[in-house]
Amino acid sequence: MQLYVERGFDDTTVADIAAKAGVTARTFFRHFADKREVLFAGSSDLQEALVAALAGAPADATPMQAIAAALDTAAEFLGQSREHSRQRQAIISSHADLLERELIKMARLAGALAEGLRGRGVPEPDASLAAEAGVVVFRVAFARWVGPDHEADRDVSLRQMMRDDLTRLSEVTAPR
Amino acid sequence: MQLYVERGFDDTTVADIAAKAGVTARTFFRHFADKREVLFAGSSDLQEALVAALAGAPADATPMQAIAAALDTAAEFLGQSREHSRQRQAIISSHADLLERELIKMARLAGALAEGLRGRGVPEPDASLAAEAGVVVFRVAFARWVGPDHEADRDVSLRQMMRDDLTRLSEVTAPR
DNA sequence: GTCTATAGTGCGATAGAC
DNA sequence: GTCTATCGCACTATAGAC
Repeated sequence: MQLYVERGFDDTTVADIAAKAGVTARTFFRHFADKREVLFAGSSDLQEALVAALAGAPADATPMQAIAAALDTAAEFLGQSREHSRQRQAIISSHADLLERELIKMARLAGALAEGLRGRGVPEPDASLAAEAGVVVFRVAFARWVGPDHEADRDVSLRQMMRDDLTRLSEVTAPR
Repeated sequence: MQLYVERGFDDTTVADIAAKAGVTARTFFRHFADKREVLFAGSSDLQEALVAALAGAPADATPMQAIAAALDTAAEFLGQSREHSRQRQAIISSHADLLERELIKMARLAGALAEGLRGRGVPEPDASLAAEAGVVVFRVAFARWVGPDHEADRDVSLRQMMRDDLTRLSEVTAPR
């Protein structure tokens, strides 16, 4: 991440990274499937935490209440280090290849959450829709949280933003 | 697409494609930014059609009603050729790189729809949430439409599936 | 750890279209 | 005379085979 910040993603070669870590390029590829993956290695931890939170929600919770529990966990997971998140997101946003990778991580997350909901007895297509809706809320709120800080948002927590956006989503999708 | 079907994406080189088209590899790259893009060249047409449909919705339509108009257009656009869609999706689904590319196209689409909604006076974060919700419905319905045909879905149109999923989404996100 | 195919880029030359 | 499409060639870095 340090090299990506200093020189940019394109102008950092795998050889550079490997050299800095004191290994060969071949060893780098044994740890990371490709050059992009370095920035996303931690995302499976997040996914596991969210799936666990989903599973831990009360049995009588609605699908969206279970998703909300997962979102709370996400906020806990990421909410600490706003500056780190900002820096990481700045790298990702500036490069199409990295954006693609981020999107597939989100898609995997949505898939895992849908799987979790089905495990709770939620039928399709509701399980997929609720899971995807949860990821939408996550992404929209996260983008606002790491984005340019407007007066209004400066001190709002990630958790609060997610809750707000979850409510907004339910209102905006409600039939007239 | 023919070569991708016959040999698979990985075992088709750009040189193969270029040779089949009677040009050099260098020329291929002047038409397509990379090897994946061949499969997505038409997606900007779809995006334009949806944005136009959004803009053409009645001024007093709610955000989601405008999105629904765009989804109807999407169904018209893709609904004709179920077999072609199935084949294309089979290639994409079988390859992570292609899935990534598809996801970023969807993200761009969501961005364009959000922009269109803001142009209609819808404030943030509602515009982004409604646009992303629309894309979720599109993706979930489309996946069902091209997926293994269950008895129940066989003769249901893409348009109808989208409408159903839009309703399901509003119900699943509604507060208890 | 070594070796290599292939993706993708930069640049200069050329030829036809309008 | 300008614009656009192609080719040809040299080159680097990624990523995978062995």
